[in-house]
Amino acid sequence: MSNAQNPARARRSESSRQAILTATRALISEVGYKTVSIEAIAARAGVGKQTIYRWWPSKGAVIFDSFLALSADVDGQGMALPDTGDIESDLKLVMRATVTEFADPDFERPIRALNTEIINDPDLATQFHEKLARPVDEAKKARLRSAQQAGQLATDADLDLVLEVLYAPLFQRWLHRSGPLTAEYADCLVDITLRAFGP
Amino acid sequence: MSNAQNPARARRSESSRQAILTATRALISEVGYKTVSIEAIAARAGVGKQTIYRWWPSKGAVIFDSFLALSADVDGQGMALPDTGDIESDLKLVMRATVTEFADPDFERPIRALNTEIINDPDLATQFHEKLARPVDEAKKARLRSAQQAGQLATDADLDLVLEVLYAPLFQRWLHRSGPLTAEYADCLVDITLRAFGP
Amino acid sequence: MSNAQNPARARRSESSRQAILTATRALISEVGYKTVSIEAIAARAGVGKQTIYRWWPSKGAVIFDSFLALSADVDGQGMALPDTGDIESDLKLVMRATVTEFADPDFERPIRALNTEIINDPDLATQFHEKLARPVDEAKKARLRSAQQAGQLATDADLDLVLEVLYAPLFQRWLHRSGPLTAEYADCLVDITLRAFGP
Amino acid sequence: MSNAQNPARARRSESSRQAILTATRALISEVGYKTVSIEAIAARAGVGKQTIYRWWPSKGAVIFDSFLALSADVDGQGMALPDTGDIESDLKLVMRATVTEFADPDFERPIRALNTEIINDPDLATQFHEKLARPVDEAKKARLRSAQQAGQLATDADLDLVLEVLYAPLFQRWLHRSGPLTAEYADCLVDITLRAFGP
DNA sequence: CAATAAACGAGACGGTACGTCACGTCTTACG
DNA sequence: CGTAAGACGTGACGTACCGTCTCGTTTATTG
Repeated sequence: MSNAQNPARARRSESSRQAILTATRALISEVGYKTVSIEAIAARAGVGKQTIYRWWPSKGAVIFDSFLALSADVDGQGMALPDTGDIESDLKLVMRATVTEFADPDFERPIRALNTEIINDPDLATQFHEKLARPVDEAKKARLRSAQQAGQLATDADLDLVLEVLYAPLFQRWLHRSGPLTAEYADCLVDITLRAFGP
Repeated sequence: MSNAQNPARARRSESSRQAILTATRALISEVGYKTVSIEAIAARAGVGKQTIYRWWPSKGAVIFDSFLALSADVDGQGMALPDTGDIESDLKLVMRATVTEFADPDFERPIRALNTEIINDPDLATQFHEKLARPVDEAKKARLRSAQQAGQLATDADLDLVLEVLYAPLFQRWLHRSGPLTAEYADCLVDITLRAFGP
Repeated sequence: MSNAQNPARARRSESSRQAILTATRALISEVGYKTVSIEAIAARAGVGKQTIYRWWPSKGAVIFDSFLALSADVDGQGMALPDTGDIESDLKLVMRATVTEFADPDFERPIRALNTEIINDPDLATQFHEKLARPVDEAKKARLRSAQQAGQLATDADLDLVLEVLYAPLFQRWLHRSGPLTAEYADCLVDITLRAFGP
Repeated sequence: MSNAQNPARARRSESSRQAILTATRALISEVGYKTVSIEAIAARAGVGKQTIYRWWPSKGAVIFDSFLALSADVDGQGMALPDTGDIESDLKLVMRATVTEFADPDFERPIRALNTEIINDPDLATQFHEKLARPVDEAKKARLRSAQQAGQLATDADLDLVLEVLYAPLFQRWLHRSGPLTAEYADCLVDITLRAFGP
């Protein structure tokens, strides 16, 4: 944990790292993914380009890390889903929140940028799942497991599959802008999923 | 339709257009989305850069059109799905074929390139749905409608939603490389969908 | 002579070429050789860097051409040396003028820059002799030949050697700052040379 | 001489100093002047960059010192020229040796590097004359003085000027690659000089 | 059936950003 | 405290493409 144990990395400037990640997030929000350049990030962060190239292998990795840093702040706190005992209303609450989140324009550009990188870089996709998606999915699966024990969900249901059926249609609609994202749509997906995986 | 009716475009060189679209597909297959440049397309097609800029508004539009041209060949023929009378086995056949298609490495790079463009360009997304996705979806919905009439599917089922539940999980897995794409998975999605939307 | 005969070069922008050479001369005078960068030249000339790299192989070549362009203006006019019939006074006049020229601070930096490039680049050295030094040397040798016919110089004197004995000491003093450059020194070199190569 | 007399420098690592000067000479011989970098010298010498910056004000100073260190080895021994009593044959011997030396490719790059630095840095030029050129010139002038006493050279000849007439043409030819350096040329320069400064 | 005007190939142009290299300064850990 | 190591902010390097802009040269009607 101490620097003495990891001397090779002791030299890395934490303040530069933070400045880079912050500048990256700011630029993505302001100008969108395609226009963000390493030069602009370095200039905004008050940092040499080499400092970016030294520690990140690609622009995608910087963008990814800038998200990771954000979620790391949240990570510590429990991210458990609400559990009122009624899986249907709990899921609808969560799904409606997700719909709202996707509708936020400040959310739009960064997440599209992140997806653009992930789609074209298998390594980033792996990192994405391990570091960003998994913790959230585990919280969701915990709630689903509780529903199974309550007899509201088939005990043999593959919970990963349940999450896919629940979220993938929403994600696809958002990504391809192929339909409206409404509270009704969120409810509908919950209903469908519970019918499919009900006891 | 005739040149006389559209004299402004009368001079456009069809051979250059074909050469550009062919070169685009070839380059995407060879070097992937990120490395494809307008200059490379022009050079490969034996065409001046200006000829590309004259007729397409963006690189994404060229990429999109290069796909459109491919599917246009197929369009004429009916793309009706098989109809043996058994919706479950018919859908499983189709879904397994889709899984196979997604697993083809030659298919990989072009479709990721196309998705990259669509994600970041609403206009292209609209075009994508109208010209590429809709015809295919209509064929699928025709088969689902036949299943409804045969009492194998709820009569009030929203067929667009059925397609989303059926395909979105598969699409998301492929796009994010978040899980294996197998025949079992295809079957499983059909089973889930039929349970959710069964009569 | 017409563009039709030399179509490959017809496209080169003469205005850009002039702007680059002018900017180069200005920058060398202002900041000295070591600080001149291609980027600065391009910026000052209002030109893309590629336009420089397209037409010149090295920074040295640009610097060299910026001098060549200057002397080209002068080239047309005859550059014959004075010929009063008295080789001694004529040479002293010319040598004193050379000493004065070398003492001009505006002359200092550009010529040192030019020499720096020539020393380290054989190609440039060749170009230097063919395009810049030779015409001047020929004019000087013409005057020396006239002196030979007048019986003021040995008829078998190697005129190239005469020029070297006359000018090389001066050049070396200036280049290495190894001694004062005065009118007396100029006169002295003429005296020595005439004694060495006299009849 | 002892550390006690110069305590401020007592800590300076002599082994690092030698390693730096040796590495500098090696690099100049290998890659030429333009490509030699402080970083490369430090890496080759196994030395921190700061150690170079601490003790030398510029790259030119390092290069200069790397030559100085070489000649210092030779300095101690007398560097008197041969004196057979015949100035002509003695000078021809020395000049032919100089021509041979200049023709040595191992000699080429270092001396061009040294001259490049000297041309553009008056301080280095001064150091060059005081520490490197003067001792050699004094040895040569001693031989010339002996010739004066022997009546082979004008008693009022300015010996610095004699050296310039003798060596500057050779130096200029080499520096500008403006002509062949041959034994005949060496002899010729001696003949000219003796005619110019003969009694 | 020329003339003529557009689209064409070619590629130079002013730019932006790339990823690399070296600069000279600064910080850390060691001896 | 001098040192080896090397990260840092800075800035130039030379390259790749961008999108615009001429250049002649097809090419395909239209007066």
